[in-house]
Amino acid sequence: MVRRFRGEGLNKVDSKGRVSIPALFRRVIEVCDPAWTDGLQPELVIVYGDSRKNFLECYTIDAIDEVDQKISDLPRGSIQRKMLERLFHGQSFPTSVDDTGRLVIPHKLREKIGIKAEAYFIASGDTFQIWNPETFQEDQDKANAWLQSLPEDFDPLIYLDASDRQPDE
Amino acid sequence: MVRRFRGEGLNKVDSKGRVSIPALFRRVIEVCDPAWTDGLQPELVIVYGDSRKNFLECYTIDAIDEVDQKISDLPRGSIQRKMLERLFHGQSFPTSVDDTGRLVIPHKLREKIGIKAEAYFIASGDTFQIWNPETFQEDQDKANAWLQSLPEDFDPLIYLDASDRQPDE
DNA sequence: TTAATTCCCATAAATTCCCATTTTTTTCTT
DNA sequence: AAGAAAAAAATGGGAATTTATGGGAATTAA
Repeated sequence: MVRRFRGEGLNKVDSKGRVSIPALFRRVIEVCDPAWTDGLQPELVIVYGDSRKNFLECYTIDAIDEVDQKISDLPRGSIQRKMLERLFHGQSFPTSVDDTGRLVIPHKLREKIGIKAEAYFIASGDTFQIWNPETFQEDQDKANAWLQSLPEDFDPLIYLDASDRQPDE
Repeated sequence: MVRRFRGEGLNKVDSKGRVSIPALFRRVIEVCDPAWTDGLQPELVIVYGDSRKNFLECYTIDAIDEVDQKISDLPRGSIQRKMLERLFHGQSFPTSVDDTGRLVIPHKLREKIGIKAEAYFIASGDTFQIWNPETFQEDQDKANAWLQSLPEDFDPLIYLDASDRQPDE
């Protein structure tokens, strides 16, 4: 059974890089860490290497284990494997939620996505993302503009059914 | 259970060739050395013989044991075995992490990968690599350029799912 | 004995731990 | 349904610990 993240949140980042994780997210992080038990600090992995993405992507232990497994199934020496190893093993940061429900985002990572005093959290399936609030808003504005351009009666849910069909159908 | 390296780091190399190993890596090196116990200096092996690679590859004791086992399973006298023995037994350097968390990279090895004042560390599954920072950056720039050349919505993760399918599907 | 390597100690900066407040949300009571 | 009480979540600050790094003395190798 896969627990999924759901929801969003905006929290303060202090001078040490500490930021509270939305409480709802914490429950998922705990459940998806096989080693976690009450009282322990549940672990997670922040992936930050994709130069085209201006947010941090946070994986639960279960989610990252699944990725690791798939990587190890790729042929040794292949360019794809090398790239994914670099991204998920190299350009990632293993960390844990402390007993006050916070995470420390290292200076380098805050810098990468331009986080200053606040961080915006948003669920994305079995991962969640951390954004600079302004950057996220811009991205959201673009998404809204695109929606506006669609016919009045268009329903995005149509895409759900599309995934059942062949690409060229 | 296999502990994996994760993360990256840039540390100074002093005139004696000493360099701090990223703290997160040290935990893995310790756990993966069967002989290690608190207070001892955990061991590891640096493999440097592959002339096509311009970085040093560092193996934990567990990881190198696994390689040794596989080598000894190869037919005696085979060219493959001879080659791997030369690489992993001959062109490798067993060493340990000192009590301040540092490693000494011998002059010859620093020379090989062009390390001067700084060394760049990056995790790669059950090993980690040591690069000259500039060399790594060039390699990374190439990877990024390749990423940039891909369609806006391309996600490298697509490769992960590829492993579920038949090669020619 | 010269050079290189190892051991030992020292320190500044960064990170973690611990505890205290404030805010928000939920529950209880009337 | 309103207000009070309790619980949970978010936040702030200082102390203690860990990291990264530098330098010199002691030891070993050439």
